[in-house]
Amino acid sequence: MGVMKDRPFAPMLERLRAAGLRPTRQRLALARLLFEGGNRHVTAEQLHAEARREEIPVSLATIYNTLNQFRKAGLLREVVIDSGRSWFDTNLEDHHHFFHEATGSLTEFAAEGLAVEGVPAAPDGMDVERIEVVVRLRDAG
Amino acid sequence: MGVMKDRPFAPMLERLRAAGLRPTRQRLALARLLFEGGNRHVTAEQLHAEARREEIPVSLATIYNTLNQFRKAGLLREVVIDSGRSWFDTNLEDHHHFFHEATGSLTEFAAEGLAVEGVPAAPDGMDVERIEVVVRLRDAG
DNA sequence: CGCTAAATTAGAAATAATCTAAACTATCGA
DNA sequence: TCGATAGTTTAGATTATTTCTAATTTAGCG
Repeated sequence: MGVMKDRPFAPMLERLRAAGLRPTRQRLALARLLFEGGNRHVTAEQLHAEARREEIPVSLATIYNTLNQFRKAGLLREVVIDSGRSWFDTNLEDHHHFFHEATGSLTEFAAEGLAVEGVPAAPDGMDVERIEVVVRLRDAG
Repeated sequence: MGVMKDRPFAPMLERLRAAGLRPTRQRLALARLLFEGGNRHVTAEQLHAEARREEIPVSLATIYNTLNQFRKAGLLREVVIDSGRSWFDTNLEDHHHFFHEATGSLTEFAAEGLAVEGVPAAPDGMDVERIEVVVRLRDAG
């Protein structure tokens, strides 16, 4: 009988408003797919397919718009690993990725415990925004 | 009057043969663009434009074929950094990249002096093929 | 409710990369 | 040197991903 249980949309709705995004039907539904139930990695096509399965009426154009808006609002991170398409990652904590080329599967590991040392200074007029580590995997020989 | 100067194609020709690739006109010309005169990063479109400027008759399809063959033969490395297109890097030594998103410019730094420590073990049945570090840059505030 | 700006949409367009089938060419053996 | 042949190149079509456009729909507000 808790208040939260009776209004499950409210927290996500506030989250969208806080990000400066109108909580429309589509954004709200996509936010729930993305942010309820643990961290995930998705491509635009994957999210679109998932929305269709859940019978959420949303066009592919809106999927792209929404993913990019969420990214700009800092709700998502884009991960470029795979030439030809983008992955979006709901995990905003400092972390890095394993990528298994043979299957295209992307998994993550926490940056905690990882040390990257000896990175040269950024060129003049620039700052380091982020250091990304990608560990490419192959099947064990 | 050195022999090498009189037959400047010979070393590249041998290099292609050693890689198991027939030294065709196009491959030879592209190899010279890529491998003579220091390390470089190119996209397929950039290399095609450069070939046109040098009046080397070569189609875009052949540019893609050749870049992929060179990559498979270990003459080039592919760098995925930029969603939507692939870069090819003639530097085969252990090194990493700076990427300046605002301009799309890609530069490199030697892995010498860089230490990546604390990478978790690869999942069962897989080996680490390579660790890639990308330092994303932004304009200094 | 009705207004307005913002969001959504289908479909077209842009971009990158691959594929296809026909023409060309490097190589090898006679 | 000459063909045969397998490998290479090509234009153009095709696929895949992403963005754009212009029209429709919706959220937020008085």
